[in-house]
Amino acid sequence: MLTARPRGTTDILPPRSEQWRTLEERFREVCRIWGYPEIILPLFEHAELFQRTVGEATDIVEKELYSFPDRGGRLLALRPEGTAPAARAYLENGLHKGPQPVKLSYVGPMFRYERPQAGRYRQHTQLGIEVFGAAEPAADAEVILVAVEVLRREGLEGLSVRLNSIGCAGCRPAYRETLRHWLHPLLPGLCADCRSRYGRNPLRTLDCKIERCRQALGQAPRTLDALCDECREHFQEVQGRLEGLGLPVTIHPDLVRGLDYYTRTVFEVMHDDLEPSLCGGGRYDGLVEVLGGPPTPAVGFGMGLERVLDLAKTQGRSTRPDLFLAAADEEARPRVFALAVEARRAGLATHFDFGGRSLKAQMKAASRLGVRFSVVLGQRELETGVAVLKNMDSGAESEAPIAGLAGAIGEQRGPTS
RNA sequence: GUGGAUGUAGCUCAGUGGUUAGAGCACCAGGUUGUGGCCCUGGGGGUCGGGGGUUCAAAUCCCCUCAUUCACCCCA
Repeated sequence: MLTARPRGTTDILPPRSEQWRTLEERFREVCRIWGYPEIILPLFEHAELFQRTVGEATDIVEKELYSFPDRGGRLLALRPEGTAPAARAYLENGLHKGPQPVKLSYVGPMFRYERPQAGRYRQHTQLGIEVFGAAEPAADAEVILVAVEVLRREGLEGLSVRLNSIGCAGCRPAYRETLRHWLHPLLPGLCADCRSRYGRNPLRTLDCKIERCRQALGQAPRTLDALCDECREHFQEVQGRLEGLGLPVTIHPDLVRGLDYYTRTVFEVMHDDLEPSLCGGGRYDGLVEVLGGPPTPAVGFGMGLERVLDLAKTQGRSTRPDLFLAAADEEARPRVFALAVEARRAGLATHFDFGGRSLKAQMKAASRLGVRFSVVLGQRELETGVAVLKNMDSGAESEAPIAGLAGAIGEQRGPTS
């Protein structure tokens, strides 16, 4: 099929494309104010980057990675997420040797070979930020606040933040073993997925959605109870900072995430009307080191632009055009063309008919386009040099010299919003 | 990867074995002499997702396939 887009991709048509750009602009504005300049990263990377950081045994790498050998024999992958590439760029460009922390934002498409459904695509767009070189809880809190700020600017209500800590390289291995021992006798009663998770990633059994498993795991040891002193303090401080600002946060002891690089803080921002999260993130203190850099604490989030757009009621910038120039006869068409060019150069969003349509049809087109003003040009106007400017909303007409049309419209239109 | 639902005009859908497949909206043109929105008239537009099968006859029944969609998994 020549006229079918690949599965899981979408075409963004106007006016949705306008909303899309508006959302991007607002995100960039928030990033500017909060101090997260943009980094522009490649859409593909060495596949190994994701295998080593996101994790070999995660779904994202194991079954969702778009990977391919290029003509030079390099094994590449379309990026499935933004954090690993950002960390790679941070190291590769020596940002770790400059002043810390380094705060960055990014916007762009991510690719995952998943089965599409509501709010889930094979190509989706993430708005994300990262802080490198900051171990303090204030950094975690700021990152979460930025996420909420972006969503609030979109006019979203019914937001909630889920927060948890999954411990660090020091305390997590012990917890993992504790959990595994605890799980062992229950295995026969758990679902097939959980039985396989037991071996690969026992933490994931905690957020199984199957009721039987939920009940069986209700009394499971919690990551929060197994945190080392440092992790517990860190977590309490993050929580305290957020609550100190009046941001309601729900502790979800069963929130674990499907990317291996997370440590300590993990969080998701949810909306009442959408099942999947709008935004997910957390701390990843070991990631830069895995890539061969110095131990570097870091924290960040990724936000699903399409998901936000599905919920946002905000409109795109008004695209209402200013002027339609209509030709009353064939002789006037070249003049209409020239005047349209002139009006556009003067900053007026201007439309005209390329040719062939009757005056009536042109007026109809003008009306449909939603222009504010129309002007008809024919032999009469060309001779007198005076045309009638019509307000398409009120129907009111006024005379204006053709030479000064742009100015006359500028006055009547008022300041551009 | 698992399970369910659905694919007919640009859009929303009707048509479930029988002539040239329909409606509303949208689109184009006209309703005389230079003016939009309402109304009226006319017109263009469909490989009935694709392929195979059953039948005298298939949009309609069967199989396969592709796609969409919902849930699960996972995630943004």
